[in-house]
Amino acid sequence: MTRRIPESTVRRLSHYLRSLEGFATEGGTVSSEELAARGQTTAAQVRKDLSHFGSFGKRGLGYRVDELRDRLESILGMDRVWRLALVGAGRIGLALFEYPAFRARGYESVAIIDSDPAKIGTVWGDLTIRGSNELEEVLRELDVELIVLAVPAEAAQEVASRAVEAGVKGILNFAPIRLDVPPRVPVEDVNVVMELEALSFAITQAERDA
Amino acid sequence: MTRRIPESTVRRLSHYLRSLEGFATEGGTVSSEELAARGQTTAAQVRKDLSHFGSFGKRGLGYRVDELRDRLESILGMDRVWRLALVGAGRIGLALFEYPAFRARGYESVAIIDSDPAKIGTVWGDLTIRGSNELEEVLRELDVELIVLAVPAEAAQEVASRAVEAGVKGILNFAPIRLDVPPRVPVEDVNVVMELEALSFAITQAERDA
DNA sequence: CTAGATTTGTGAAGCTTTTCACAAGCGGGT
DNA sequence: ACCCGCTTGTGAAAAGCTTCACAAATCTAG
Repeated sequence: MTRRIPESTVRRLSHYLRSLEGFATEGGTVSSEELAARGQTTAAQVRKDLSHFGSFGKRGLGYRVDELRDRLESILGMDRVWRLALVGAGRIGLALFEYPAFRARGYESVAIIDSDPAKIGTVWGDLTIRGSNELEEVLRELDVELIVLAVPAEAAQEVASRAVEAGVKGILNFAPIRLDVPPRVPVEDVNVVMELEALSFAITQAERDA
Repeated sequence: MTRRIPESTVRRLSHYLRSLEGFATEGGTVSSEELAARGQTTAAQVRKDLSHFGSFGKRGLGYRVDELRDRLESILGMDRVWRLALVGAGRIGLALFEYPAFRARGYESVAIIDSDPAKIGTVWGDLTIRGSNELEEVLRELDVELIVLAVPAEAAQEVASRAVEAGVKGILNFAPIRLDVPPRVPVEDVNVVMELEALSFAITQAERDA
């Protein structure tokens, strides 16, 4: 039933879900028009995005808020808990680990791993930092499906490869390199410097045109 | 000379620049093929991307590494210093503030602003946290061009609007909402939860197909 | 100076995503 | 029961991005 779905559609689905949370109404409905307004897109786009997954609106009325939310959660795979491990216990790792939205959305941190002997054995929240020599063992033992990779660029590829070998299914990568992993393992990159560069490009470009 | 440049091209330019740093050679050259290999793209794509900005390769030879680097830096607006302010001194803000790659790439933090009275006046590195009531004043005084917005979602829109009013030219937004600002002000969103959702979608989708 | 081996720059083709536009379906009012 | 206003779902058109393929340019060797 589902052909290949554009990356951009997936991003928008997340947005729609976020927007729906603003409509806490029982039994209320929402139109593609309203959803578009809150998501900086168009009504046609909203309908096309949703139509990839079946048709769950009512003509003349719109979408039932609670039903649409359930459906989106199921589509995005958020109707279950994902066990994740944080690899790299630096500043970024710490900030992410303490970010409450993770757990709230079904992403449960079950392990923290670092290579620094000074950090191994210390406790963060309810987790004790494990050494990276134990990486595979920890990932397998705890059935980790996702890792948040927040290690220096030099170490990232090796950690990624070992994690995939240990059965990890997806990687959220903060290291500023392109990881080489089998195509079955999705990788999402978060690269703040690149985002800043996109900003300075846009501004410079606008100034040049002026 | 420059028509509209695809967002995806800009991202790749950043990658090329990052790759070039690996080729620290004086006077060396690099072909589109080599650059493509390091960037998970194709040689044709590399050439097309660069051709948007003129032609600075030599046929039969490739691109001069140092020249290409200079050119990319200039295109991306990295041949100068960008003054940025951090608004929101929470975990994420702290992690970013201490991230050395920022300064190394020409992004200089010149102010930190927060609304928490307990934080105002405390010192981070060489900066004293200012109160958000002083936002406009601080941004103007220090000629801030970019802000890193790391405040709770509820506060983000108001801060963004005030910052734009105070002359900010671009926003790196960590708050999980779409900001409504004038089109001349570029906004880049960093939304970790959305990236995780893209991962769980991809995995769920693959499992469904199987 | 010529031949051969490379590699760029770029129209054109191919593919993907977005936008358009409208028939079909639903609900409320009379 | 029927009409009217509204909103979805969706082919088809338009726009946008990537890949192809090849002429033109450059270098090396003889």
